[in-house]
Amino acid sequence: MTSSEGTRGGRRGNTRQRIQDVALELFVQQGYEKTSLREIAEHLDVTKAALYYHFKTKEDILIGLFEDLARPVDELIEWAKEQPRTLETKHEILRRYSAALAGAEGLFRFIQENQAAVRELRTGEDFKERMLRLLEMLREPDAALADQVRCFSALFSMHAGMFVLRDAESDPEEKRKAILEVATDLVTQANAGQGEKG
Amino acid sequence: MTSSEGTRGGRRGNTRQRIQDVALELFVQQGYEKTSLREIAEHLDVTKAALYYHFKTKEDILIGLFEDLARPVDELIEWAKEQPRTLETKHEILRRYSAALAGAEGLFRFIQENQAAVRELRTGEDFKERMLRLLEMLREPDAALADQVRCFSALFSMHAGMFVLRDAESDPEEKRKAILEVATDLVTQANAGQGEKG
Amino acid sequence: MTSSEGTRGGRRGNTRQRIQDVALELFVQQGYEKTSLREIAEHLDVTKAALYYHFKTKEDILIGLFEDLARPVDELIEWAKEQPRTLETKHEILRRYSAALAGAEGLFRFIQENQAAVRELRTGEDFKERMLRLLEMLREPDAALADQVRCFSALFSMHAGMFVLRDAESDPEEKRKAILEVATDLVTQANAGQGEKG
Amino acid sequence: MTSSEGTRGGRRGNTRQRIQDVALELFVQQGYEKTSLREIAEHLDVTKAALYYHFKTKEDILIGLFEDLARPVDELIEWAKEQPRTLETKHEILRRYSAALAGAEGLFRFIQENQAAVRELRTGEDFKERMLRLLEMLREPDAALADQVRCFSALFSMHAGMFVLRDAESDPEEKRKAILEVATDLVTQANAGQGEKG
DNA sequence: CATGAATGAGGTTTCATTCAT
DNA sequence: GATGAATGAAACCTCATTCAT
Repeated sequence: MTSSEGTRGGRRGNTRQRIQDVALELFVQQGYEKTSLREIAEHLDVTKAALYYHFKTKEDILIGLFEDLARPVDELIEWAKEQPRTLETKHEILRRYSAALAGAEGLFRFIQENQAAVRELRTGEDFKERMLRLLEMLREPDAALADQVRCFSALFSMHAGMFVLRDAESDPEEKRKAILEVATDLVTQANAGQGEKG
Repeated sequence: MTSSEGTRGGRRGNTRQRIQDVALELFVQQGYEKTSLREIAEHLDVTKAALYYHFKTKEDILIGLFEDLARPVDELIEWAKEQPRTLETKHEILRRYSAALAGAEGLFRFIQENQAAVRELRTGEDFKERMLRLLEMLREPDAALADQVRCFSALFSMHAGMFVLRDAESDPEEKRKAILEVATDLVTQANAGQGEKG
Repeated sequence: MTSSEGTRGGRRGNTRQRIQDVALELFVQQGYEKTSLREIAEHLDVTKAALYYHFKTKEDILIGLFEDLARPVDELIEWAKEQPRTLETKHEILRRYSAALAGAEGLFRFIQENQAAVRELRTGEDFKERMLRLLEMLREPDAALADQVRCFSALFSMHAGMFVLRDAESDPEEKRKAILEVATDLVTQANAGQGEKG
Repeated sequence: MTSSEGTRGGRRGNTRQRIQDVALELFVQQGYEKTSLREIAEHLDVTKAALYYHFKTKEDILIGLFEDLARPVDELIEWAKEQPRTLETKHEILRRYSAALAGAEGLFRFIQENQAAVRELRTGEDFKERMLRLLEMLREPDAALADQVRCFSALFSMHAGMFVLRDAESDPEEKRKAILEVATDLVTQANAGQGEKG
């Protein structure tokens, strides 16, 4: 598909995407604030001005990245809204969320590590809201506080787990499964606890 | 009150402390990179140059903050090294760590949210290492992967929990207890799981 | 209506005209330097590149505007050159100039308010020269200095008057007449003064 | 007074003033927008950053210039408010205003030629208001429209006169007197006209 | 203990302009 | 007759840092 390159650099039409890719890479490596547009441009072998043709501001590049991520999560939320509020549904939410995360590890890591930068973005807020919507779907509002923590912990560990266990022995897919298992456990316990306290 | 100088060690002047306080506040609010020395100086109603009397560089301010935090954690590690490697010891580690966190919430939040900035600090590395040392003390090296995740999750949730549940109903002290409870649970399970797999 | 092309001179397309209209509007509102081609293009809902099809440079747009204005004034000068140098002729010059100004208020206001930008344009120089030619026709070279000032003042007030009295009560046409009256008075006095000194 | 130079450039303490001087010079020559801070800095043999130590923004330099000018005019207004509203007072206002203008020719010329840039400044508005206050003091509110124009014309010609007659033969002081004479005449006529129309 | 003045490097952004299609 | 993509130059501004006083 993108194989008709070779003639000359093979730009055209995909520059926007290339900018996003490089930007994400650098943002993850060095943080948003520490990454300058000059750097991004140099990596792409274009001028800074070219970036501004595709994105109105530096922040806009970030927003673009967020939007790409938002979609799968939105779809997950949409799907979840139509399901019965059973434990099995909750497990499926975790499974699907885990899959979504696997596909956008970089961005998630970036969000995790650059919350200070992300916080003041409108899109950052949107993202946080989505997160809370997901949390709503896992936890029971009148559960014990510890059970609330369990649900939150399940979600949060899925974010963090991927890159903190980075240097662990096993391969990524096994790691992902282990994390999902723990998260599922936590939610299960939270739901069981429900009966005890309610 | 400020006359007990001369003995040296006694907080000579208090500007240094005030700088750290204001800096931490701003670093937490806006992130490290986004906070300029000008801002810090203005908040303190001194000139930028005055900051340089007390700290050699901007990074030095950060390092100062870290050091204040490192001490309690170092003490905890020191203490733990001398304890038997029992489940009860692990629980006590969590208890003490939870207490330490409560006393330095701001700084922990800062670290959590500015990992990108912190990563390239020597001190940042030190801090991360300490974290791993703690993790070593909770987990059993040959446990199942999921159990490793549980231990990591316990530790990590303690960091994150404080400010993500920020707007939750209950008061901070109750929240802290709930988080500690979940963490303890996780470590307990991890240790039990041990038998099943090892 | 737009079919009378081919004869040439007949407004070929009307984009060129639209560009000039929008450009003048923005130049007047914000000044020449502060108005970017991007803005002009956006107001017209075309791309910047389209502007370059019609005008070779930004300055060319300005030159185009000037030319449209130059014609009536040139005609006035041409006409005046053939008239006897009487007071009545001078009055008629003022009358005609006042009429010309009424038809190009925007552009005149622009020139008045952007002299700094206009000064270094070749066309700007041309325009200033025209102004001086007009002044030559009103004043007598050996008149008293005060009378020279009167003639200059007459001309200048006509320029400025239109938009400085903008918020005055009366309607534009009455205002124009009042300004013309004062200008005529000034020139009359200048010519009477002639006898006293010459 | 500033003669202790010779040792080494002789800056210190007067940089702020020097910035304003150079800035005004360049603003007058090339216009506000066309004058870059780089240029100003180069003329002063300092870095751009030095400008920013003394003025928070480019606009601030302009505002500084305006303030220096505002004072004399404010004093004039203050003085005029306490005088009886006679023709003689009006003449004295013109005399004093003429003197004030002579002392700040550059700035006035700048304002005249950069209205587009000045318009959006808060300080620009202030200045315009002062002008109107002065106009109020010269004209009678119920006079004929032509007489209003005369008063405005008197004021306005004083602004413009100085530099438009620049290349006229006579020396500046004589020019100033001639302009003042015409302005005085115009105001006198405006006040006489008063009786005829009412 | 602290300030006032300045610097050098670099940041984001905007602009007029070009050119292949 | 117009667009999409890009460029080179330069704009304004901010930052961490230094140093004489």
